[in-house]
Amino acid sequence: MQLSFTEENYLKAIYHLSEGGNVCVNTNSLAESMNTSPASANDMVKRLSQKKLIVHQKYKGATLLTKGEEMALRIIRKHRLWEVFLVEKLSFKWDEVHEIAEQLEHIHSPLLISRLDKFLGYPTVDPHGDPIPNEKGEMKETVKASASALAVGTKGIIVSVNNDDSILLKHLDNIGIKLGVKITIVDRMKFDGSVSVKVDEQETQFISKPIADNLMITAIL
Amino acid sequence: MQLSFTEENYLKAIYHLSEGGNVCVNTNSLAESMNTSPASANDMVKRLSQKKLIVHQKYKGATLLTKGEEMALRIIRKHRLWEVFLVEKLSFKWDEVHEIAEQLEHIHSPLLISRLDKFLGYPTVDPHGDPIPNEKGEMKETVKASASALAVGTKGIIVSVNNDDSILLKHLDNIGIKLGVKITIVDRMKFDGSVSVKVDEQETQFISKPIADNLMITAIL
DNA sequence: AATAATATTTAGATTAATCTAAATTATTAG
DNA sequence: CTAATAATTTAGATTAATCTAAATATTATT
Repeated sequence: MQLSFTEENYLKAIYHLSEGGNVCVNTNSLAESMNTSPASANDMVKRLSQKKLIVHQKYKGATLLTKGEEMALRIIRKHRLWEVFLVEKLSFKWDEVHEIAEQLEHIHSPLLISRLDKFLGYPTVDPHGDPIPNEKGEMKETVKASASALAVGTKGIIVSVNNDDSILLKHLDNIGIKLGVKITIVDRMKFDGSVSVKVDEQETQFISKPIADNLMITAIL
Repeated sequence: MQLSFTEENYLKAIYHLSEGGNVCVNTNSLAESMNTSPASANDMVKRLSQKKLIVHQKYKGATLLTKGEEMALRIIRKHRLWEVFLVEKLSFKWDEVHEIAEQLEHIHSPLLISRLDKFLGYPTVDPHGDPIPNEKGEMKETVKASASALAVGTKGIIVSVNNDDSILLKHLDNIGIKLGVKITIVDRMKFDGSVSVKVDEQETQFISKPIADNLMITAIL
């Protein structure tokens, strides 16, 4: 079944909105997330129900059916693989890729995606640390937490710094810690909670507890 | 101005149809080339006229205006760059890339295209030997001719073999001559019109006149 | 439990892109 | 130069995706 761009985008939105455990996605949040009116969202929910991709209980909300979830995951897979391509091959920055990937994710060609996957070396996470579903739709679990909260040995990607002190940001930058960089928690000192982290698979850096508290990482489990 | 996929495709079709020197593209050929009805083509011609991308003389045909030609060339540039990407980076065959490039050519992002161009090493021709317009819309001229007709020193790409004799095709395959392969005319013997060609920038091969007559090459001038 | 507030759905309209069938204009053959 | 043929255009309808405004259902509050 060939879906339109809009249908694909709605499916993806329903998937993301139900990730937080809410099996049922209500019309209003769907409309908000799609930047459109509740009436339009409702129209689309009807269409997707007719196509048996979701079930819709009136005045309750929408839930993905197996087929709908499969399609959503396929789109997410494409989105994230293209993001890896943009960052690793075309030297885009971590934060410049989303809009372009939003377009690229709608290209239809299974062969293209499997070739791209191979070309990129079968990555398992995108530049934001989000996991990439494999061809079957399976993906690794990830957790977003501060460097203070993650166990020694955990690998992940820096996704935000909960602070805008320019001296702190400059310091982090100096030791190679920027958004999108790969990191491993190497050790944690019981005495003061400071951590050593391996940055970008290269140098090891020491980070104090107050700084680690502000360093948010998407960890790959 | 943001055009729809359909508008972009019509512009491209008008460009290609007027390449043969016909400044005016008639509605029927346009409809045929777009696999649609003359009525639909007529509707679109009206729309594109309103947008000042073409001029339309009733019962005569459509002609690209400067802005329309610019846009057509930008789409063709994207199409051909993506084709190079698919063949050179994702190991697609020469003849498998068109449909995917038809989709990729509509991705909007000037930065993406300039980065892709750089990543591919600023190619000047696509895998079919067709020239790639540069950012300003300028492109090298090419000519399609048989290996017998091209001057010594000419470089180009094999685009067809005007014969389906399986023994001939097998022979060509054995000496590395396949669709999409780069070739240079190295020498031509006056005695019998046979030519030596450098195949894929590597081995030099000898080809008799009857065979050379059937070997069609897109030559880059 | 009644009512106010909120969320959801329906109704009716709009725009882009398409279609078929009919009408109109050009071209060409006698 | 007219009539037949072919090409082009118009008219009117259709479908997908959207909108606004009005109607309806659910939930939360007193």
